[in-house]
Amino acid sequence: MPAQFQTVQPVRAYQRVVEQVEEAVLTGALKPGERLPSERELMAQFGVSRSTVREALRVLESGGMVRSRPGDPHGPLVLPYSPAGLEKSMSRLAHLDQLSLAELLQFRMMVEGGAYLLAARLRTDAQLAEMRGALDAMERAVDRGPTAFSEADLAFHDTVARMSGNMLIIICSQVVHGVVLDMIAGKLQKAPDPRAVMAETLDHHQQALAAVRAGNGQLAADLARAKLYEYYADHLSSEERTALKWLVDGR
Amino acid sequence: MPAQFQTVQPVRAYQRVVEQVEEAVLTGALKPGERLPSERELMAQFGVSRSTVREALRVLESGGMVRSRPGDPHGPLVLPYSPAGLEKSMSRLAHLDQLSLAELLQFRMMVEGGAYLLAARLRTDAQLAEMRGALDAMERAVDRGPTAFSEADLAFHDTVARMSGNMLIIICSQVVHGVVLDMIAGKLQKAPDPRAVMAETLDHHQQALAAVRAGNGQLAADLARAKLYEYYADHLSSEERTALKWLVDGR
DNA sequence: AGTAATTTGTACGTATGTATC
DNA sequence: TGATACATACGTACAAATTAC
Repeated sequence: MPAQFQTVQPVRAYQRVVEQVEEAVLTGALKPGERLPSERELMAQFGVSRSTVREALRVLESGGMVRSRPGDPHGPLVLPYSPAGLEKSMSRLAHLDQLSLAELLQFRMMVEGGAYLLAARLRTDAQLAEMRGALDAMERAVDRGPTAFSEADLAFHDTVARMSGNMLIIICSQVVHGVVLDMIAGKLQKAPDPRAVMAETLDHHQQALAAVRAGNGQLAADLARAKLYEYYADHLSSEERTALKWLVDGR
Repeated sequence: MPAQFQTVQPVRAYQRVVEQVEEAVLTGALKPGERLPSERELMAQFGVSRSTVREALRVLESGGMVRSRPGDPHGPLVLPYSPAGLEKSMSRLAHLDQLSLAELLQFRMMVEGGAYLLAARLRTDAQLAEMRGALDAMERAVDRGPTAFSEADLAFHDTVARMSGNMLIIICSQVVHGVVLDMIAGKLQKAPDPRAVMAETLDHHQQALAAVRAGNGQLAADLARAKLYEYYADHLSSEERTALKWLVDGR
């Protein structure tokens, strides 16, 4: 085996501190709710200066792994895992990478389709009741305007995503839905008849709920994709529309 | 409208610096390849101490947004987007047992299915040739062992993902594939007959390529899901197997 | 090629507000 | 309430690294 050397970049002191703490959390040596030593003690344990310790703590803090408060004698708190980091990464991707609305909708079709497919199998009475409740909330929101309706709609889809039992679907659903709303912001209010649009959406969601209740995930997924297409098709170029239709028909 | 106050937590100085730089990058005011002012200039512009500037830079650096080198008179470099952060978040999720292999495979079925569906429509001769090339590379890798074969397999799937023309699919495909490999690292070498497994995988990929060439994305997607199921079913509990099968059949 | 200037990496000290006991 | 320990933020200093002349 030939020597296959790789380029190395200098490892900063703060990075080694971060790595050690991350390792401890990942291996379970440090559990959520437990405390890190105080900054002064950390500088002794790691043999680095206060600045280095603080830079490491800031990185861990921004990553959602610990939280340190001024004056807290117990030291930085180890936080339970939160998907906030994942969400932020995905939002950045969506905003940065010249992601087109068509790409987002394609992805959302895949995610929502999968969510319905799983939700229709895993459904419990409590979850169906939650869907029903979300639907009722949407109905009540019709009179409070498109913004409130949009929020209620998002809650409905979040419920379905959670019913799938798949963390990745839950997170992607939240993120993608949010980004799509960002991209379309304002364009929906310009609809000639907002109430008609909302009524139609409501009707579609009722059909989807019925399909999930009946255990027909395939139908619910098909409905969701078709609805997404007709709802957003106006905002797409003809090429984008064609590509999106492939996913609707092709499943 | 009643006063609806919310709890607020103190915003650290470094956070405001981070936010402003992130905003500049997100809005395109600061493009990859450009430079941030030096630390000393940043402390003047933001009106904070050098420690604060450095803490902010460390956070941005750990997020993969900038890179600063000692002695560089041009200041920190703004980096292009990289999915490294996404991958790290997802890996963490997986390692902390918040994410099961079954969830990852469900997600991968959705992503790969969508990729094939789109690839079969958008296919160009050059892309089909690239798939063919990736397949040939896999064939050559059979003799170099499971690790080399696995790498070639990853390249094949990456090609399909890129053919979809959807950045989200490309990134998710890379990330999820990588995490799955991490989770079952080593378990595949223990197969009684590695060559048989590789041959079977090769055969399946050839079928998928034929389906894409024929423009039958539905068939390619079905093949991919079925293959994923039989390939990883052994590593799942019976409940997880059942849930995974729902996605295979349901589509 | 070598030197000087600038920048980052790290360390240390200090003042101030804060949370806990 | 007071005492103590803590985090926050600022400032200074010096070594190491890089670039530019």
